[in-house]
Amino acid sequence: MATLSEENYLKAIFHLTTKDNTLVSTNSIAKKMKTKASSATDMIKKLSDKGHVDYQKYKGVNLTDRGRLSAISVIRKHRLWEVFLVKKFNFSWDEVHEVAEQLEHIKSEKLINELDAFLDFPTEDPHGDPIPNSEGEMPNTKRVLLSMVNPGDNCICVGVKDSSASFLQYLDRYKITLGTQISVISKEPFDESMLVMINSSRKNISKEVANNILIKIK
Amino acid sequence: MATLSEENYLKAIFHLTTKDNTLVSTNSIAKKMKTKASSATDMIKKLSDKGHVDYQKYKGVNLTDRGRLSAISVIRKHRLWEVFLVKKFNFSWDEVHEVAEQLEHIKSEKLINELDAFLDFPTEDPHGDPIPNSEGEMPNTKRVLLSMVNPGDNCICVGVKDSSASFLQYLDRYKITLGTQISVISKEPFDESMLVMINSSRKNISKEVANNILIKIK
DNA sequence: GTCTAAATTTAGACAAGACTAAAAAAATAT
DNA sequence: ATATTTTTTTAGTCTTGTCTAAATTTAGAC
Repeated sequence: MATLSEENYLKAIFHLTTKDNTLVSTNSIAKKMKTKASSATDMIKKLSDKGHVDYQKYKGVNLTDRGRLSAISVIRKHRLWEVFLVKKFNFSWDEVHEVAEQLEHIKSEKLINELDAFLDFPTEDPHGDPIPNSEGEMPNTKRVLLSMVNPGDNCICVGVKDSSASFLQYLDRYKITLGTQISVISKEPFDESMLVMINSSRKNISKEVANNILIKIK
Repeated sequence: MATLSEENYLKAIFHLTTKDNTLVSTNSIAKKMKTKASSATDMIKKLSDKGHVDYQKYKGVNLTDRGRLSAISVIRKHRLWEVFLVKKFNFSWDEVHEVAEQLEHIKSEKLINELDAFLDFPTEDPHGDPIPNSEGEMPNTKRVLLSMVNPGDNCICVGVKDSSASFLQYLDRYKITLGTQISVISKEPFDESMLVMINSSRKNISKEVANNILIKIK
């Protein structure tokens, strides 16, 4: 059984893993965990000893099947608790993360299965991220960044890449939430900002914002 | 802010505190925490430094107002989560303790207040123990051990002293739960066992059992 | 009152998880 | 191909919370 700290590292490594399965570097793990590279190395060794990661010195790590399952289990709990907090306890989508970071480490099979059923087996969390089922399978949602879209396309917001409170509060002010329709009118070549139509009003959004909104093209 | 371990020690000291306010001994704390006396001494010093307890070397400790409030806050969370698990998630009263031990350390004012409201401000947990309100005030319930009752008295079960799974499962088999009527028919002087009437059937219960059932006399 | 037993504290050690500073390896630049 | 920079690892230290063994204080027996 993984310790609290191990679980957090596994989650970080999972999030840093790309589909092409290149090794995850020590430095990237340290940055994500907000620790020093030396601390990351220490933990990587421990995770390797416990069979959670394959480790090649000076190269980086990859999750083993075992490590991936552990990580997904934590992510499943995190996202289910986020749904719970928003749906049942009136949390807003920028408030849930901090509390879910704590709740994700509660160990009880029964608790998490009851929670899942209580929420009617949701498939995404309040930020549009997919919730793995109890077998560890991710529902695969095809999502694309708003910044990738061409003028003329009609999209629907299905998620966010950045879940920081400041970005989510920005979205609240712009009245963008999951399900919001976004039509791309034009793209400015100079700064890659976009002119879009949201709730029948024109708005200008920066490259940075468009790079963090996940959409589905209608 | 107290660490997880400090919170557990504070809770233990709170439970070991008697109404006559005698000092709580190092050994009793160590036994309750299932650690060694030397570990308890170490922690006592830390709690003392932080102003959670008044410590007299070789004599023992007492909670300060600050320490008592911290302990009560943890106990409030523990008991609210127990109610939640039983009422909403189909946990039985012998299953809740272990999970509540984890949930009691989640830090979020908003979460606990929403939980309280969600449950409609309960005043007791599934074992009949009082739940402190958000000001830290315990609802004072006058309760007495079944073993103190005289033959002829008609009682109602309002709590248990021992919340171990084995005792709670014993009560389930005997169909004793909160609210169950218990009439004392007679007491056996030799072994202090009791003949009682529960759900219109006679049953014999031992001194040990009668010593762990809290009742109110009707 | 002294002697013994029990309770408590101190001293020193260890594991987990973090850090700093320095060494070693890999990547980059010229 | 060598020099420089960046990344990664190692070595040694720190804190938290635990332990064992030894020393000290208190309590109980006579």
